[in-house]
Amino acid sequence: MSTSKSVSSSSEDDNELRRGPWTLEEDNLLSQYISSHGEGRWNLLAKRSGLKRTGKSCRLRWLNYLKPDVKRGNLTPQEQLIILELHSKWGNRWSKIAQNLPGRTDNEIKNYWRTRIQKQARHLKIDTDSREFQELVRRFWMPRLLQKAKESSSSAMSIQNQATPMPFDGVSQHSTVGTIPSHSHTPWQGPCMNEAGPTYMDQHEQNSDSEHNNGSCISLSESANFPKVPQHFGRTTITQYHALNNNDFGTFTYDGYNVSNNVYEMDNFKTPTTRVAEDAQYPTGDCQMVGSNWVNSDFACNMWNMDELWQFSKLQK
DNA sequence: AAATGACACAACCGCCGATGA
DNA sequence: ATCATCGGCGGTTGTGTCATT
Repeated sequence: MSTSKSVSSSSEDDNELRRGPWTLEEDNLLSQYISSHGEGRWNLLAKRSGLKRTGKSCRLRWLNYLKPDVKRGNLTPQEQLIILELHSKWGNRWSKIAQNLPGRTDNEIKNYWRTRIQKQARHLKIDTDSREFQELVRRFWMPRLLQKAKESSSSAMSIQNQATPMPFDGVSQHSTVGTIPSHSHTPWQGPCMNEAGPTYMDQHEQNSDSEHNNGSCISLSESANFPKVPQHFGRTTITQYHALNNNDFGTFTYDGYNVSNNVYEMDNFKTPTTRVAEDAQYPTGDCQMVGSNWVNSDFACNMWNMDELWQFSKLQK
């Protein structure tokens, strides 16, 4: 990218399109135009708004950054779990995966995958397309994310009980631009929720379960009765996602064992295959994090104990 | 304090399918 | 049926920031 050059605005460049980082003035111009004219017709928007940007660039800026319901900040363990799950199912279908994470953009998810997941895989010299990697995700990373999700939900509960507002995802903040979306009245509602109803399922699955889906936003009290929608991932079946109402992350099944409310039974993850890894010391109870406070630290850096991960990956080979 | 490297993420690019003239 | 335009998607790159040396 030749940003430094292209961003310049000498007189000879005045009629040229701008590139590179957006300025505050451009953001304001775009936001104001969209607030009065609405989204869409991006090329026309680009011309009429006075922005020296392509329609594509305007669209991208709006969708990935300026749009009021764009969530900022680190992905929560729940969101990471969903990404891992859906990526295993759909591959690099970032926009499709993003549809199941309200407020998250395909770009963000893509970046997360490349900078965090692929990085870990590289360190382990594992191809992310390989079966080996899938196993690692399923047997190592997902259980940990589950654990963290549960921990975070219980910590959120204690914090909520103190009537102290706090973003669920620790360091993240909601967008400073615009308003917090209506579905954000709870920090994270789980993958099934958005204003149009459950979104974790793809459309086909929703339709197949339509008797449970009235098409409206599922209230938190209703969420406990959210229909079971099996999501198959290898031998892993997520039988039920529901909202974090009452800080209940929901019920997951790994190899047929429930991981429910306050009990996280790591033994349930042991299968004839993974029992071999007993000496690899699955974490019990507390998670083995490099950092002491994962909620407030950089999740990407502290998520995995690389030694442990390495050991695990060796055992899988 | 400066140099260097690693990282995260915003932004761009090229391709492709949908749509309308 | 053809062509042009637009919007969306996935891949890639540039840049700012922070940590380390």
